[in-house]
Amino acid sequence: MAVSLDTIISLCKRRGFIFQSSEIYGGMAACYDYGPLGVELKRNVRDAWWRAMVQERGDIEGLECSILMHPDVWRASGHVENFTDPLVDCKSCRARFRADHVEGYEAVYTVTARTDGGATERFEVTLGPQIPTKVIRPGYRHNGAVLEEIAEIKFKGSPRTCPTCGNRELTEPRLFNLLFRTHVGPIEDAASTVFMRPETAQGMFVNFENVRGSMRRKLPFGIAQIGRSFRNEITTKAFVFRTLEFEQMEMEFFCKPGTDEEWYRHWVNERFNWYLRYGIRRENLRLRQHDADELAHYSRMCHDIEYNFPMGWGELEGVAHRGDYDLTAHMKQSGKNLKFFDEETKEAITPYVIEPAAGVDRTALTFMIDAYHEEEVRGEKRVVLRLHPAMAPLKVAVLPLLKKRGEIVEKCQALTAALKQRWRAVYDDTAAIGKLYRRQDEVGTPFCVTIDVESLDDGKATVRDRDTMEQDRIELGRIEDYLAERLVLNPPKVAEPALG
RNA sequence: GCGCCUGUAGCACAACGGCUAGUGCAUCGGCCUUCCAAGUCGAUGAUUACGGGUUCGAUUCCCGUCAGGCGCUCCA
Repeated sequence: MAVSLDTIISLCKRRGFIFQSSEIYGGMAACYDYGPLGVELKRNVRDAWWRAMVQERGDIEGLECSILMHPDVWRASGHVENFTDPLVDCKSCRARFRADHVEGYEAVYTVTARTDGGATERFEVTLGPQIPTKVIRPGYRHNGAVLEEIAEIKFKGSPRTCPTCGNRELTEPRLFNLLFRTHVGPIEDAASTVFMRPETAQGMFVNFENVRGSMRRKLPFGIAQIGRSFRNEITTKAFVFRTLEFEQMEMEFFCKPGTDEEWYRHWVNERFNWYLRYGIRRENLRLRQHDADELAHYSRMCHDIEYNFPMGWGELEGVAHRGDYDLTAHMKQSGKNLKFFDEETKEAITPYVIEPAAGVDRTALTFMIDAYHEEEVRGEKRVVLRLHPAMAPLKVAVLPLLKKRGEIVEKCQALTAALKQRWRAVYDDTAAIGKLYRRQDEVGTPFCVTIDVESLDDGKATVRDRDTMEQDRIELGRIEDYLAERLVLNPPKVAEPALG
């Protein structure tokens, strides 16, 4: 039986993985804090991703960009212009739907645009039932001026009948822009407005030339980044699954047109297998291809890697074919040349981009959920997180069987100190041995080492396995080697073809 | 954003409009025990989410806010 989200939320709070943000002030919606064990788990997720994407390969460089960037970055990317289709609400039946779904839809869009001279001008565009964001989209031009933002939308005429209840009480269409805005400098005027990045991807596009040049790269190569992004979501949901502030692991892989489809397949498979490699159960993963109408404005093709969450299938990671959309857009906006000159064919190429983009928070949550097990041991419930050792916040706990015997405690602390040089290790003597084991099980610690009275004579300790609860007597001097063999922090790659 | 439901100790829950808001687990300490949440004694911990109202009296009824869950809607 699948674990409920409530159970996970309770465990997360009780054992220091995840807390509600600003809890003593009543909480901050859709924001969460990671506690002592949560930060370890997150760090493990990032490390495993970085290892697979950067360290183990030779064709990807790392990068860390600032969160605040020049506002033109987001004009070029299309994020300022708008992010969603205009929506209307029915005041009568409370339904919400896309404006262009209203019978006889026609609306006047007030748009701001910038001329080549840098001046901003406003003008109006009237559109019928075609999807407005497919027409007024990044790069849209009017009398030589380039679209900056849709400032306002108003229905034209009066045919605004609700398709659900038939009443005529619809609100004006509203755009929901997902960009958080803030200001540079103490004065909040329009000129100082900057945006909190909604994705880390753009930082890699605008640094394409910097990375290529400084690292003397030729196509194909990739740029990888892990960092926080911010989206002012209309609806947030399901614990850390969708939050306003979240952490992304993204990689932009630049390749020659013509090789793009092969790379696309490569990355879909590679990323799907990454989850298997760290122990996510195959039956809880699936691949789903986006239909044409759900593709983002920049995307030609997209596969989601989905996980079977307690609340249903949800996206863990998207692998998108972004074509040359982004580099082209930045060339237009910045006036800089971002093409790659191919010495063989003597031609300038605008690379195609394949982008695997994953969420750190969702991935961490997934590891918790997938690892959660309840079982009965001697008539008592045992909760155990069967986390992959690479993901476990703590790798080993050292426990004295008798805390009253000074020699035992001493040996335990010496062993803990030695193990800490290599792994995240803890010492605990605040309960009876059975309880100490259960505590470690609940947070997924793979091994416990127990020193008892006999250890003082034979120099051996008991190593206990989290999953099987089996015990081995091991000489104290050999414990580090014993654990090193079993704490496989860099498991072998999996090669299951998920996509043809 | 809308609708429904919920909010009491770290967690899970109880308390008819009426006594000092209880119980289990957890946590901390003592005794005992010493390899799988044992026993026992004790302790800490709650302006009942926050703010207002009705009432002699509110955890309980009403309103607002905040937060969470579920369902719509939406989802680069």
